[in-house]
Amino acid sequence: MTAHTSCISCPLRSCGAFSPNSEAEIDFIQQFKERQTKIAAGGTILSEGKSGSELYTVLSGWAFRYRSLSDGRRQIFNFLLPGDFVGLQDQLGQASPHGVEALTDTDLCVFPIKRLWDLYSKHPALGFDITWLCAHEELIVDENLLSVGRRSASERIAMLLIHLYKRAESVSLGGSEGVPFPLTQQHIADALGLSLVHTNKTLKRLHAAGLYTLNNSLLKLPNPLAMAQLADYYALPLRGRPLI
Amino acid sequence: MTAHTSCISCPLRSCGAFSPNSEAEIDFIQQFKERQTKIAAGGTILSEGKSGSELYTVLSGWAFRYRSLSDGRRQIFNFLLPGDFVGLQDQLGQASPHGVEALTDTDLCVFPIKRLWDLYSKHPALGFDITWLCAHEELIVDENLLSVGRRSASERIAMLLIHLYKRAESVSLGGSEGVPFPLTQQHIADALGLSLVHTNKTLKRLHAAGLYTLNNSLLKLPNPLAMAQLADYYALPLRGRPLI
DNA sequence: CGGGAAGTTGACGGGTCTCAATGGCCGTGG
DNA sequence: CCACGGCCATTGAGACCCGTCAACTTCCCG
Repeated sequence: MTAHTSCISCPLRSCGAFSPNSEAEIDFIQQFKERQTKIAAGGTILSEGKSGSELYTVLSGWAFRYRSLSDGRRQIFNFLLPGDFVGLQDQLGQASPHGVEALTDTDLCVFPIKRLWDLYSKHPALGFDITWLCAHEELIVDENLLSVGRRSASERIAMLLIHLYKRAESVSLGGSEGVPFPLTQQHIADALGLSLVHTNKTLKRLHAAGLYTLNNSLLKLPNPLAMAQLADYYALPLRGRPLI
Repeated sequence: MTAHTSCISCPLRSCGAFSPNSEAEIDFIQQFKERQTKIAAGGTILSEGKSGSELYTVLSGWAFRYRSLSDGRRQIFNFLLPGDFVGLQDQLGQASPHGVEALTDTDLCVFPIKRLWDLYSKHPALGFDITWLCAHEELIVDENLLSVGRRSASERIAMLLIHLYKRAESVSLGGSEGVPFPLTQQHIADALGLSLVHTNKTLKRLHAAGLYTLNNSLLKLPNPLAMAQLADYYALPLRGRPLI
């Protein structure tokens, strides 16, 4: 990844997962983009409780969005993959209600929130896209809430593995060896409302049942059907989504 | 409530919870509004799995947004109060991933989704407002996910009671007798990922501790501080939000 | 007076949590 | 080169929160 990727030749646009934009729109996005930055694995992209004045699109790498209770219990709301957009929630109040942390080394496109209005007035279609992204993010959080509220531990893990597998695959992270899977068991536990120990034991059982393999941080699902059945999963039609 | 309320004299606009709009914007909203409808308590506003082509603003009454697993387990994502907006998630796919059901008799403003593009192109500020509403809804779902994932049963219930109390209060539903509270214990259980029986027993304990009273479906919180402490609650600054 | 929905209660079992200890891997520094 | 520490994964034991089952009551409404 170069220090500065130009939007018109953004590698994400050619992977097939995103809907196309007009040249004028891409030009606008290019000048909307303030800069590009790298965050090392484990680094903070957004602090809980701090005010943010920027929006981010993940260009490469993984991150996650979370929030903690005052005694330290942590809940991960969602994981961010290339093409995902984050930061909208922060214009609502002074302080960002959630934190965002890099899971791997991450490249981000940075947009100044104060010029968001420009985008809406000059390119309503892009404004529409941002709403779409926001609604899509909510859909994923809904899905996670359903898991945490109503699925058993093994169902939750099955759901998470399928879902992340599909998302990683859709942005061309997949290979014959599987898709990259940079989460630790602690991340899985925090995303699913489980304890670390119970997560470990449940993972062990799923592995013994041949439902997944994980080698060199590469995830494979040898029996997708059994997995989907366990999770009560049905895919939403994942057609092209906007990219800002 | 008359059969058709005009937007310019919408009773919600005068309750202080919503940010003002220009006359031109309100005119547009008025003609964007296709019709107004009443749904009886328990009635379906949006079916799970059916495609929706409409957007709704709750004019009066309560509703809730939920989704079920194929074996019937149900998770409530959020409750809808007057001024809340719903339906955005449905343009994403053919089928609505969630259902919406009326909790009380409910009046709805109905907007045709196919004219949403008009809104974005002619009144970008309203498009911006819709994004805001979407981000706000996501914030609430995040908060619920944090509860369900990381709070104990009594903490969850405390959180829900405080949150709904504040929301009802903010749209002037409050009186000296408390705010209306139309949920059954089953709804509370489904929103918090708990069983009905455990919800009942936990509610009993909170009641015995003097943390809430419920008479004639009117909720009162005699000791808000203790409640907030139990829930690890801190209010987000609830300033004016948009109203479509 | 009957019936259904909502709330209440006790007994019991199990899924999940906590505590505690161990082993593997890896980068760092002596 | 090896010792050390830190992060991550693993495993066992025991406790407890919460779920399930099954009754019963209360209330409302026809």
